[in-house]
This record gives sequence, C-alpha cells and structure tokens, in this order.
Amino acid sequence: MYNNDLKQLNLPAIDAEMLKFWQENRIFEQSVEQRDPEKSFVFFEGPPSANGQPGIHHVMARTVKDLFCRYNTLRGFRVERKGGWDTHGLPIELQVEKELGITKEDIGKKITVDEYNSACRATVMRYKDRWDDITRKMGYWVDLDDPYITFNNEYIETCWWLLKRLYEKKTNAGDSYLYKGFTIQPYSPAAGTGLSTHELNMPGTYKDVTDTTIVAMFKVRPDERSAFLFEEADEDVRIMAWTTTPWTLPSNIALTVGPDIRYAKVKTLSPYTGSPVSLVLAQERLSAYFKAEDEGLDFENFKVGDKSLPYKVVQTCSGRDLEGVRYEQLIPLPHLITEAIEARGFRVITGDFVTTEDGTGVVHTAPYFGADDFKVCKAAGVPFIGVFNEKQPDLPFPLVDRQGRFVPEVSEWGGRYVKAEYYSKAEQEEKDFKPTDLLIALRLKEDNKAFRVEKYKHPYPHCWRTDKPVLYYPLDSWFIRASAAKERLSELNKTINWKPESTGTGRFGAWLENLQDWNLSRSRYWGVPLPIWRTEDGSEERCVGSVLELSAEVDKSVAAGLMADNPYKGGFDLHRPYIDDIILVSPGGKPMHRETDLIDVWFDSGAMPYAQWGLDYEKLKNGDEKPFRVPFNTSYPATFIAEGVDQTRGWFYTLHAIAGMCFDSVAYKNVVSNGLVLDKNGEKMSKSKGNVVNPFETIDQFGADATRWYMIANANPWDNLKFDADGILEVRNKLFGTLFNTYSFFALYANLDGWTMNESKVMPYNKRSELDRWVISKLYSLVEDYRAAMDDYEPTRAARVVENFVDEHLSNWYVRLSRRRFWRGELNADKQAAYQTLFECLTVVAQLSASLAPFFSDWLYRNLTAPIREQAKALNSPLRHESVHLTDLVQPDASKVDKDLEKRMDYAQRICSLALSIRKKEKIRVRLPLQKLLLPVLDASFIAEVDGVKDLILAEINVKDIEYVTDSSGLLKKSAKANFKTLGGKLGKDMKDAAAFIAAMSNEDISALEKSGSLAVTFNGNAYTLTPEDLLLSTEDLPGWKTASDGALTVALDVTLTPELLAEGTARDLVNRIQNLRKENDFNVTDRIAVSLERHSAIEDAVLQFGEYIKAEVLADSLEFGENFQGEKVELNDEVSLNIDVRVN
RNA sequence: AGGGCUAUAGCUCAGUUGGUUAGAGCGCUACACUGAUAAUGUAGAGGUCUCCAGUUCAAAUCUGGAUAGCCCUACCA
Repeated sequence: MYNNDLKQLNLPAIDAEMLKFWQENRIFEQSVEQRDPEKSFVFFEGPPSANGQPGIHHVMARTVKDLFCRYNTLRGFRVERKGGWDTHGLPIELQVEKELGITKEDIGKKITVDEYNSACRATVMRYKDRWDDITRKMGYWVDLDDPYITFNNEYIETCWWLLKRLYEKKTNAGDSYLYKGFTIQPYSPAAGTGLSTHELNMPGTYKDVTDTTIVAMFKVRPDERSAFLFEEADEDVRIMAWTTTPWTLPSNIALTVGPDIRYAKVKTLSPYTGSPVSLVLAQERLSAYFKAEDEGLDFENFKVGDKSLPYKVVQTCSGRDLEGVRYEQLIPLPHLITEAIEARGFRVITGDFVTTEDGTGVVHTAPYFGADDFKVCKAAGVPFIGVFNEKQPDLPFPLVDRQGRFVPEVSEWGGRYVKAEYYSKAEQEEKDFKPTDLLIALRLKEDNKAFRVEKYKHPYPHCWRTDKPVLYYPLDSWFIRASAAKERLSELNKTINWKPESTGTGRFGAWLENLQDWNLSRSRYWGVPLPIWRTEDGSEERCVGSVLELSAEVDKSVAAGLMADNPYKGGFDLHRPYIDDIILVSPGGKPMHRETDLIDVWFDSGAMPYAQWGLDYEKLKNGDEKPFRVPFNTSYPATFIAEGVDQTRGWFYTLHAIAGMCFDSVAYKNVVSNGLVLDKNGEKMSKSKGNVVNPFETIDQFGADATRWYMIANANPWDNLKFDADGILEVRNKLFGTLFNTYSFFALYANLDGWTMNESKVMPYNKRSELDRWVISKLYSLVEDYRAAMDDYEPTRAARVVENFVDEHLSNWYVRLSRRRFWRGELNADKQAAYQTLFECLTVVAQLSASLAPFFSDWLYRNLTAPIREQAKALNSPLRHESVHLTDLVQPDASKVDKDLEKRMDYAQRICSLALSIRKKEKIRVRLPLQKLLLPVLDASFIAEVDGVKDLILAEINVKDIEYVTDSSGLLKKSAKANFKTLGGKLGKDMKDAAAFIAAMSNEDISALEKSGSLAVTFNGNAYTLTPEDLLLSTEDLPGWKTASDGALTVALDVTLTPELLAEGTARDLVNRIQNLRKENDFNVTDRIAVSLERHSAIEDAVLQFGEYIKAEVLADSLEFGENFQGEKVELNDEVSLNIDVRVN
C-alpha cells in the first residue's frame, strides 16, 4: 500500500518526519560515506561566527551551498562538508567589552588578559545552539560534530606555518612576503586597532559626515626664496590651504602645490579681521572664494561681515615657482621645533596628486595623518613633527595618542579628543560642548589665520565595528606583500569560474589588479598571535612555524637560562597572554620577545583549507610542501564554494591570496556569490527598521523546502532578493501542492488496484501510449536541462525547469488527460503502463528536486518506494535506497526523448486550447459534444502528426471527429508573411519591398510557389529567388465556420447541434451532477450506487439514449425515473432544476 | 569622483545569435471545467520594454550618452 494518510499537504510536518528519519538512520553520513573518497567534490564551508543570531540571509547563502553539495552527492561524488566556526576577531572583543563594561585600556589593569580571553572564548559560541538549530531545520547538511574552530591550537598552529612560509618566501628583489613596516594606516581609536583595507571596505564604512572645515592662511617668511612674492618687505603674504580635518593643523609641516598649476597672488582683506593681506591660491580656485564683481572694489569701505570682499589679482606664478618657500608654523608650538624642522620643515613642496577641483590648490600636509602626505614628505625630505622620541629622533611620536586625544604638548587642546564622536553621548550633548575642530577654527579666526570656516559634507571612513570615524595614523605593522603577487593572483583568478562572471572579472579582478599590501597586525588580545620573536634592537628575529618548532626553541631558551621551563610539554594554550611569556634566545644569545600583535582574523578564515585539518608532524619533518593531515590530499583546492557577495574582498580574497602566495594555486575552482536579502520593498533589513525576517518563524510556518525553493527560483542568487512571504506561499501551493496532489492521486488509485511498481517488469516504452511516451520524453528532456543548469551552477534555471514540468506537463496535461485510464476498468496493460509512467515521473522529479527541496522530495521518494523496498534490495535495483539522498541521479537518456512526439503533443495542446476558446466565445459548454473540428492543413506532415494525437484532442474538447481541409477542398484561403529571418540576410535593403510583395501574394501565387519550390522576383532591379521557407503561411477564416488561430495554426469548429448531440450533452451534465452528489455524500470512489431521477422532459431523451453510459460513468447499478422520493434538488441549467436521489447499493 | 550591476504589465520575473503581434506566474474582472487538486482552462483589463541619440532593411536585444536604484572602489586636502 502507498501511504495516503495526509489529507492535505503539511510541509512543516514532513520536515519534522524527515529530520527524525535522517537522524535515526544517519542518512547524511551515509550519503557521504557510500561514495568513493577518490572521487571527491570538494566543498569549503566559510565559517560563520556564532556570537550573533542567524538571519534569513544565512538561509539563503546556505541553501546555495547545500543544494550544490547535495546535487553532486547524487551525481556520485563524495562531498565532505566539514563545518567550522569563526571565533576570533574584533566583533567578539567588542561585545565582551560592552558586556563587561570595560574598554580596551582596562585590559591588563581592571581585568587580566587571561580573564578577558576566557570571556571571549565563552562568548564566541553563545548562539551555537541557535545555529545548529537553524542548520538542521533548514536542511543544511554539514558536519556539525567535528567542525574546525579557529581558536584551537591546531588551527592557530597551521596559521603560523602559513605565515612562516610567507616569511621565508622572497620576492625577486629579495624582500620577504611578511615584513614589518611603518605606514600611515586607517586606525580606529574607539576599537584601539589598525584596520586592514578590506575592513575599511566593508559596506557602510563610508558615511557622509558634516565637518568643520577651515581655509587657513599660512604666513610666508620673507627670504631670498620668497622675495618674488613681496612688493614691500612688511607685506603680509599668506598661502591659503583648505582642510576638512582641522585637528591635523597642529601637525602641519608642509604645504603641497601642483608643480604645473598656476597660482595667483591676490591683494585683499582678511574677512574676519579686516586687516590687509596678500593671499596665494590656485588661479582656477579664485572664483570659489572671490566674486568676480568684487574685484577692484574700494578696500576702504569694507567692514567685517560684509558680503562683498574687495580684492585684486596682482601676480601669478606656477607651483614650481613656489617650491621651497618657507612659512611660519600656523599654530605655534615652539617646544616641538627641532633643528631638522627648522632646516627643512614649514616649506612648500610639490606633489602630483594636487588638483584644483576643490580647496585652494594647496594641500595642507601633515604626514602622520595622511598616506599621501607621508609619502610626499618622505620624498621631499621633510621631517615629521611630534613629541621627541629618544630612540628614533627622526620618528617623533604623533601629536594624537592612540585613544584619539591630543597629547599634552598640544598646549591649548592637550587631552581633548580630536573627533567629537569619541566623546560619550552625554558629553557631546552638554550645553557648552564644542568639538575640537571647532575650537581650533575659533582660535584661528581670532588670530587672523582663517580665511573661511564652514561646514562641509563629505564621505569619511568609519570603523565597521564601532561606527566611529577612523583616523589615519602612523603605526608599525606587519604586512603581507600581496602587491608583489598581484599579477600571479590575477592570472590564477582567470581560471576560476565565477557566478556571476562579472563579480570575478569586475569587482574581484579589478581589486586584484590594484592590490595593496595586506596589513596583518591587530593590537588586540583575542586572536592568532603573530609568531615572530625579536631582539630588542630588532637585529635578530625568528618566525616560528609550528608548536614543535616553538617547543624546541623554548628548550634552547631554557638551556640559556632565559626561561625556567618549557610549557609546551603538557597542556597549553597558544593565545595571549601565555604566548607573551615565551622568551626565545637568538642565535647571538640575546633574548627575543614576541611581537605583540595579533593577526587579522581574515587570515584565519583564509587559512581554513589547511588549518581545518591541521599540521601533520611526520610530513613536516619530511619537509613536505603541504604538510597537512589527511584528507587534505583529496580536499584541495575546493571544487565549489559559495558565500555572500560581501565576501568578495573578505573570504573570497583571503582564500585566494593565501593559496596563491603560499602554493601558487587557486583555493577554489567555482564560486557562487549570492546577493543581499532585502525586504519586500527592496529595503535593506535592519533591526532599526523592524523589517528583519526571522528565519525560524519562516521555516516553521512554510517549511524549509518552500522557503528554499522560493529563494532560489524567484531570482538568480546573485541578484538581490526582495523577500516576500507571499512568494513562499505561491511556491507551496503551486509546486508542492501540485506534486502532493499528483502523488495522492497516484496513491489513491494504485491502492485501489493493488498495484505496486515492479522494477524488473516495466513495459517497454515503445509499447506504451502516445501520451505516456510523450511525458517520458518531456521528463528526460527535463533531466537533460536540469543537469545542464546545475552543472553550470545555475540553480534558478534548474528550479524553474522542474517547476514548469511538474505544473505544465505532468499535472496539467499528463495526469489530467490520463485520469480516466486510472479510474476505469480493471488493471489491464494500458493501466499498468499509466501507473509505471506516472511512477517514473514522480521518482525522477523527487530526485531532481532533492537538492533544493530535500525534505518533501525524500518524503515523496520514500512513499513511492516503501512498498517495494525489500524487493528492490533483493534485486539490488536502483530503488533499494532508503532515502532519495542515497540514490544515483537519473542519467540523461536520449533514446527516451522524442522531439517529434513533443511537437505532435504541442499541436494537440494548441488545438485544444483554440477549440476551447471557440466554445467559450460561442458559449457552448464543453460537456456538450460537437460534431467535428476542421483543421486547415499547412504542410505535408501535418495530418500524420495530428492523427497521432487525435484521440486525445477529441476527448479533451468533446468533439466527434476531425476533418482536414486541404488545398483541393477549395475552402482554404492561405495568406503569407515574409520570413524575416531567412530573407533578411539575402535581401538587405529590399526587405521592405519583399515583405509587401509577399503579403500581397494570392492563394494561387502561394500554391504555385509551393509546387515549383522557387519563385524569381525582382526588387529595385535586384533579382532574388524565393523559396517556400521564405514564407510564413497561415490560413484565413473559413467562410461560415467559427474559427480561432494561433500563429500559423487555425482551427474551425462545427457548431451545428443535433437532438442527439444535445441529448448526449445532457447525459454528461447528469453524470457531472451525480458525481457531485457522490462526492458531497462522501461515498467511496468504488461504491456502487442506485440512482433515481425526477421525471422531466429535459432529460428524458438523454436517459433513454445514454442511460448505459451514465450508469457506467457513475458506477450505478440502476438508473430510473422515480415518482416520489427524497432526492436532492439539483440545478441542471438555468431553466431546469430537478430532484436526484443517489444511494449506495 | 571612478568601476560594476540593475531598469520589461500593479507585483515577482522570462525574453536564446537583432527578425514581424514582447511573454509567464501572482493579483484583478467575467465565464467555464473537474470524483486528484490549496488546482486548472478561456476571455478581459494592464506595456512610450527608464530616457535620448546612433548602427541596421529590422533594436527590448548591439553602440554611445543621460537618469534612477543598489553594490563596490576611493585618506583627493
């Protein structure tokens, strides 16, 4: 018996049933284990962080991952899916700090590093249960029992090994791929760490902010070099420079001009004080500060606050002329002026990056707070300004500390945060709170050093975690020299199959071509420690590549008396603070301390292909190139990975960079990047908007399959998805509802007939009916299309072809037309064939939908195959498997595809559709039979083709016969249109004339061309030959007939009604009414009944002539006119109602 | 500011190498069909294929430009 218990589709219930079944029978494990390890399809799981709740977008991303893994499992590959957790990094540290109510500065003071790290360790897995739950519920198959965890020693150790490999790898110039450098980097004082470029490239980091900007006036020092700017010795000559970061002004040390830009000297008055001044700025920028009509106004009449500022251009020169001109420090900090600064600071220098698009064409230059500034100062030999540094006099300490505060040496503002956002909310809201930038502006106004102070809106980078502005700040950091590998990384990238392609070539490709070095350093506590030890003077250093190596080094250190004992003999932890206690001994016998930095967490995740397995010490000792544990050898590189498009510069990059630089290999061959999940209005989901979709609720309500199917079928995964629960509902009803009902139908009748599938006794296809062979053909066409789409990583296309088959072909044509075969008569050969055909369609559909809808498809498969499982096991036949996920995916089979048959059926469908539309127009109900259908014949094969499906057409549209109308009948009137496709190429400009000519061809002309096969024509003096293919024929209405047409196909219906036809129609109506009564009265499908009808003239003929037919249709043993009985009033048509009594015999 | 993607019916999306009348589903209206159906069929309403220009006999499709949205890149002071 086939299970037919469910009255209605209940996907969540099916989910629960299947989950239990999978778990109890280890179906996932079996699906992996039963495949050959040598035939692997390698998948990498990008580790999520379990310190946040899973969202609906995770369901999206994981559906993509899961469906390709399942598909390739069905194809016979072994698809190991090791799960993983991302456990390090700033988000976790910040969360812990927030919860403990501490800041980074408190670590090591209020709380020990040890305690702090324990708190981090406890936090990272906070929502692991929720994640495991959603993983199970959404049907994502991944190994959760043995995940890789990035904080484990083995994992960290592998990261070390990779780092050491980079450390030892040298460029052609002899530079190491891992190096320490002093650079200006994005730095987040709030987070207390530098940020990598890809952290700065996180979505949402650039925000529009409104800053106080100042156009400052730098007073030129008169000397030989600047003499050309002075008309009189005591003239007040100043250079104008604009800044959006006034807090960098105390650190100003140079002004940069464009060497080829023209500059003007303007005599004017200082707008805030009214004192006379001569200003230098780019000529092109004059109009931004001076109105043309103000030129030449009388200086005497100006009063401070006036709208019109009198001025006069007195001189121009090039940027090159200004080079070397010296000026006074804008904000005097005499205690910071060294000899070097006195000699080479406060000068005009030149730089190519200067433009005249905004500002004054002069760039205020503070080398510690701008990468360009730093570069240009170094090139020009301009020293840095800051607090004196004894150890490195040429690298003074910056005037802003690591918390983002001015150091005390910046007298007036010492101790103040340079950005308002670094103050607490309460402080910012205090009545007399003024941002430091504003205080500086006020000071400059007062001191006659500001030309203009105004608010300016511009984009500024923010820390992706703290949301506070980033500073550019001088830091010592360790870098990976990615820039040295960019050509090779680009080349390797070209071998990767990106979905969509544009992400690989555009977004990712362009990024690689412009690759910067990867800043690895993080001055934090909870992460992978940088495994580099250095002597204090930096002259000797050692990069450690494994715990084994570290332990050996510690032994040496113990021997040298630097450490008391070696902690790596027993249990240990590679994190800070313990690792910081390790002191190594240098070859020269000096103590070496670890560089205190941690590494960027993105390195952790990019290292997962290797670190998920860990180091193999045997291989390590043998000097193996890739000393990682099995199954690394069969698990690299990945065949397939998938993640959100936001990972392009994240995980996709770090995987690629590490693989390329360490092993000259790609890390993955195919990559699918999915887009964002937006709300139904296309807006980003966010907690503040309250439009976040809860994945648990969604899945509970609609089931995982409908959710998954909707997400993939609605739009390509790389397009953003406008998530709308109504769409899930539609999928549930249309696809799963239809499939469910098709199965229920099958089960109902198979159970009645006691039929079960017998794999060893299937009827050959050529013995089956046209309709059977047609749906089988469609099915195997589907198999081909589906596999092609999936092999091409096009899941949306794959889902849509399955949907289309189920709805359009299987349910609405095959089943609809086959119904009578199932419910009538005994279990003969034709009925067997119908069962077998439908069974095959359903099992194959179960397989094809298994990847995307794992629950329902398994439910379907198991129901279909349960009655024959034991038999299949004995025969070792394909249906022996307990779960669809253990089966082998059906192979494409061209011998089962019959395109001619598909074409014939297409005719049948179109003819039926046309005939029904005529009935509709003529208001002739389908139950009323008609005499004949006329079909104009278009070409030689038409009759044979339609004859093949004639019976189906007649039954479907309730017509007695088909008559073909040929040329010879004289009824046919053909018309022709030009076939632009065939003619366009050969006719070119004469196309229009030809189209007109062909449209005007008469019936005779067309027939003549068809007979002779060619027609010579001339257009505009050019001779051509027309062939029948150049014409698209159609027939015009048949005079006196009701017709309808679709393209070239025309049908005509004989709507003449005879008494006999009317009686038959009434008989069919009666059948329908009686059937409805059976249904209403909940009779069993097989119950025999007795029918009494109220005598009525409207039905007498019908009962007399078609009584036997009616009895057969409604399973009646008797059908008679009764006189007095308690029947039900039934409406036969608008005029007639009568009583009908049905009862079970 | 630059790069990429997207723009087709009220909504979600198709639309193959340019080819004549641009499609589907949902939703809406009306009718019909059904002893599997939460279905289905037929008909109707709903489109300046974002806009402009170009190439071509022919453009939703190719080219250029513009506009809008999204994503990315960017310390341009």
